[in-house]
Amino acid sequence: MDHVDNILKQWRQERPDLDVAPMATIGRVKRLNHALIRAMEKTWAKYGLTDASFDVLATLRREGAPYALSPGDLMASTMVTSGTMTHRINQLEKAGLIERVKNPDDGRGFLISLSQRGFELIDEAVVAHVETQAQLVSGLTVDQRAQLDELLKQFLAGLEQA
Amino acid sequence: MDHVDNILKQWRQERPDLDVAPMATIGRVKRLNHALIRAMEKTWAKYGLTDASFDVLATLRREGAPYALSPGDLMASTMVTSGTMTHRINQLEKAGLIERVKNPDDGRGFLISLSQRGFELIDEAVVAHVETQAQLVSGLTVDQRAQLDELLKQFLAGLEQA
DNA sequence: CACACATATCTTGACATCAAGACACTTTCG
DNA sequence: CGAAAGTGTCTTGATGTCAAGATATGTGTG
Repeated sequence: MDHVDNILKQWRQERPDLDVAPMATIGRVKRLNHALIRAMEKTWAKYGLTDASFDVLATLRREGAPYALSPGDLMASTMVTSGTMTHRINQLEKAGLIERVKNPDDGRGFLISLSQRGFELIDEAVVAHVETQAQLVSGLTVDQRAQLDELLKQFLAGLEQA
Repeated sequence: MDHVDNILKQWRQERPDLDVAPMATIGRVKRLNHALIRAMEKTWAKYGLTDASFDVLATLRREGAPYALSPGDLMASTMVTSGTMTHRINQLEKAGLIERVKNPDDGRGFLISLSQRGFELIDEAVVAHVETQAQLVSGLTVDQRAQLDELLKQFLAGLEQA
């Protein structure tokens, strides 16, 4: 009987006409996401990073050399709007972790590339990050994780196409 | 090979020393949460509500008569900080959907109660909300949903105690 | 070539959120 | 009873986000 079960119980009492079963699934995804972010933030903070800045630096780092993408590519990878990405890039540029260079192939655009400091920072931070993540999933067995991954993947596939 | 699989592939190429398997689970929870909120927002907007305002009104509504809780109780239910809750309450009060009354039993506190309009609005909005949620989980079979619920519940239980 | 349309990014303005701390009232305990 | 510690809520200041629209460059068509 966790928090979410309790919410369902309340609704069933108050509105027995409604089918609230989907609320359990969706509610737990929300709470889980919240708890995971809260936990991961502590690790990011050790490196002066946030969800937003880690996200951008990690996207550039895992891309491989030369560690550069356009703001548009970054937007697509990180699911934020253009205004948000502009803001993230401004903050990271101010911090000296990335550089903005004119895209030689398209005068409308830029390329965002990791600075030397940005590369070194993310390369170190990601090690601590994966350790934190390993800790966070440690309540599930390896089999359970595989099962969960598969279910989440299918759930997501159904949504993202629609 | 979804977006998350691709991220893992990139990391394994760039940093084969790291165990990035947990990133898949956590990353999918994040994307799933994002997609679900995006979809549910459309329904809330039809009633002039947002994630934040729906959350508060629904918490009061499912509580049952007399549809009142303290800001502290609301904070605990909704996982936000006190500043955020104060802000949410101010907005809803301005909109005439809730009322703030002095708590007769504790001079430090208040009780937040649904106004007549607030009650009617949430009682109608929640019907559309559960329909939207039913639609969102429709990509999974009933068995899969039960499995997923169980895994999410255990995952969450491991995190929230720690 | 010139005009219309498309695309990439940035700007603006409105909110939502958090952390930290302020403030008022309550409770506890000597 | 009165001081100290605890608790409930609000305030402040900094960020992050989005939607909508502005701006500049690129592309296609007649």
